[in-house]
Amino acid sequence: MGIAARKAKEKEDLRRAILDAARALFLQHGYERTSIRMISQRIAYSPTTLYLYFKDKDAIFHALHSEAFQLLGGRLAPLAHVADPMERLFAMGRVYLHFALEHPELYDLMFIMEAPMCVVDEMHIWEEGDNVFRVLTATVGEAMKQKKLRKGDVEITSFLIWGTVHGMAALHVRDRCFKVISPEKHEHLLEDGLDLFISWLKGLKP
Amino acid sequence: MGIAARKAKEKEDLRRAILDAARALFLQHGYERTSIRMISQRIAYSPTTLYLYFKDKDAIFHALHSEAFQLLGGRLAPLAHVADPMERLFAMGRVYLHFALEHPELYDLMFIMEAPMCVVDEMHIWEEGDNVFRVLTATVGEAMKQKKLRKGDVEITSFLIWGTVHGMAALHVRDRCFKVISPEKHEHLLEDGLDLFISWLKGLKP
DNA sequence: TTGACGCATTAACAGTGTTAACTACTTTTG
DNA sequence: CAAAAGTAGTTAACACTGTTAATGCGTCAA
Repeated sequence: MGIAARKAKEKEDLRRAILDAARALFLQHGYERTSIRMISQRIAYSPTTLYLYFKDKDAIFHALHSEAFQLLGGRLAPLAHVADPMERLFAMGRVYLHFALEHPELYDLMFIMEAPMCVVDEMHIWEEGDNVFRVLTATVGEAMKQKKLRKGDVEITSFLIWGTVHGMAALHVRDRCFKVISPEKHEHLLEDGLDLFISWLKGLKP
Repeated sequence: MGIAARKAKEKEDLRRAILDAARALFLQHGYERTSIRMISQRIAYSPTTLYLYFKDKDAIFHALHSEAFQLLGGRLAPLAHVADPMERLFAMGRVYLHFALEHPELYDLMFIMEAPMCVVDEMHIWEEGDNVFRVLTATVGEAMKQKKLRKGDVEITSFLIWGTVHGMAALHVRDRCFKVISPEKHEHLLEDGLDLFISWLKGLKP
């Protein structure tokens, strides 16, 4: 099986090379301006070769989208050890927002762009997003059980919290907020927004 | 001046025809899949004619984006008569979210898509967004002055509120939430999320 | 009548995602 | 061992895209 294994490895290597090239170009030029031909040129293969490894362009960016979720997941995972669910919730918010600030293009790919979701549509389930959302609902549910968060529908509460953090991140990533907010507040706008939100959650009457 | 006036009118008419065609195609097929050639064909002109009326494709979609802001502005304007600033704030949230649900493609154009902001970049100010945001800050400031909303930085508070509503709208428009939330909650998810947020704002300890 | 100007056109460029047809090369099979 | 089958990659082509340059045509002013 030595030869077959080597071949499989070579195939996997090329698949990874495609993704690496695609990611680099995507981070540099953005999705719209990253073409199949650019990717293929970077790895010195013909454009059509990419179609032997991915169904279409959307599939390539869906793969990158999944990779990015692994990255975010890796940052969220250690927070499982935070005992207090409210503190864990706040820490998750900070990690999530920090991720969006540090990797705006990846965040875009994960939560804003349409292209990767076309692939998800065919699979009929968005596993990557579902995993992250379940961590959130679990934490929210726990916080409610311990009466540290006002009781209510866990899913809707989680959706609202997710939406709040996503909203600030999305306005930033798609360049809507710095155009309407005083320049002196730009620097820590998202952190300040999140801190305010957290203080609201803390100061909620039961 | 009769002839010159007629010519000016004809020019304006064609400009409007371009925008009408672009809007119709855009609402039907989405931005990515709406081409200059499709628009020109719909109004029975050559593709290059559009460039006599708009600098490039982005400029066309920026014009539509401005139109959409007029529509939203028209729905927000009557709320100026709501005396209580908190009630006004809540009503604004409902109108805003309802707009996003009713016209998801327009909302996309206004608050998510990158294309129209390229034009804004050149003008260095996002007038349309600024107008709406100022209405929000005014209301928030008023509510704080009347001690109906917890005191704090008006701009950051407004940004957080905007971000919250936008976040839920954006997750919906870019098809992220129905993929992770139980189907039975899809129907009123955004309204329920907003209602919850409003109840939080009401139940905030001073 | 001539020249200028405005509006619209055709033709073309350089690029896009994607598919079909084809070439080597390796492996399996008769 | 030779023929057939399968694999991995290629070239060429299709039908598009946004955009620009060059050109025609009709109307106005000098």
